[in-house]
Amino acid sequence: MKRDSRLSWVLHALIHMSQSDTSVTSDTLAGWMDTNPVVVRRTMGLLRDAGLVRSVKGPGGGWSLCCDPEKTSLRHLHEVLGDSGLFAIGVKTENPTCLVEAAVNRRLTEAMTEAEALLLARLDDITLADLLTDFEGPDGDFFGHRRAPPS
Amino acid sequence: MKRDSRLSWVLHALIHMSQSDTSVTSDTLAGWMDTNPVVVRRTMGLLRDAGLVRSVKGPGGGWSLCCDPEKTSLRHLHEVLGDSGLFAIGVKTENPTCLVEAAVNRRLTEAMTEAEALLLARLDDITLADLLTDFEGPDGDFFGHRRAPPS
DNA sequence: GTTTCATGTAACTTTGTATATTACGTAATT
DNA sequence: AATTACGTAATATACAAAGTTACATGAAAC
Repeated sequence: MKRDSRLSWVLHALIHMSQSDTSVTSDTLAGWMDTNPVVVRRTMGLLRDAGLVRSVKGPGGGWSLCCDPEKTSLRHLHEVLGDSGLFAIGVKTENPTCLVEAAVNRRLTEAMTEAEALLLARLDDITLADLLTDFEGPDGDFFGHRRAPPS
Repeated sequence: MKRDSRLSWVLHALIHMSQSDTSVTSDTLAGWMDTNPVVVRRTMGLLRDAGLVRSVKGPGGGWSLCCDPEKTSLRHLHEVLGDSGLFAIGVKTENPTCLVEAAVNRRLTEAMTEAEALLLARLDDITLADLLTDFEGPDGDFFGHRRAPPS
């Protein structure tokens, strides 16, 4: 089953952005995240609409963080990205007429709801600030990425 | 994200099979589960290889349960179907060189592992027998399905 | 004010996965 | 032998995520 990795690379992007004193273009981010500039714009656009980042057009423009890392939880980010369900499994029919199928659905949904609540609670616990303290990055570099490829 | 609903409809099928005193053909099951006979054979084949059901060829043949419902957990069934991960989200890069991305991955994986363990534990708790006691089905009918369409 | 840089977005293409379908082989029953 | 039903490879379809192209809009610099 194909996994949605947007939360993963958006976090990666936000942390790098928080370390940068200038705004970062979609092209640069796309290079760092190994994806496409348009995908970056589409995805970061959701965060901008939620007030988490700012985008500036024109020369010197790009993306920059404008939220408090202490107050931004992974759960919030996940929701902003468009919660399409956390699980790779699910019931076949939402409102079955068959009593057996209804019983199966009840049991499965119950178990999944519980696990989902736990995961959301964990994501709620973790903030961008937590991720920032997870490592020591020497000031001034980009933790493995480069602004531009060597000429 | 597209969800795998095989566990859901396999459970549905197994319970109906457990109520039947004769074996049930792939075509009949496909009708009940609203899927394709070949898909049924492929999927039930995995259960047969695990010793949970039996298949018989030729006239009067088909599929029948040959496991103890008390001892067959949903977790076991899930594993037999080929555990391809329970979550619809995941990390973008498995072994990143970037320290930031590694930190992100650690946090996300940790939260997901915990939730996965909970869900697997819940699925381990539920047996086919539990599902059978979830409803009262009058003897002799098929809880909403028919053997064959009305002529 | 026009050139350049960068986002905004619609439209389209590619890719990956699950499911469905076709076709035919094999085994068992009558 | 004819029929029934599973076994399975090969192919097609459906759909969603991601990538790409193309062009419009806006901001800055000269």
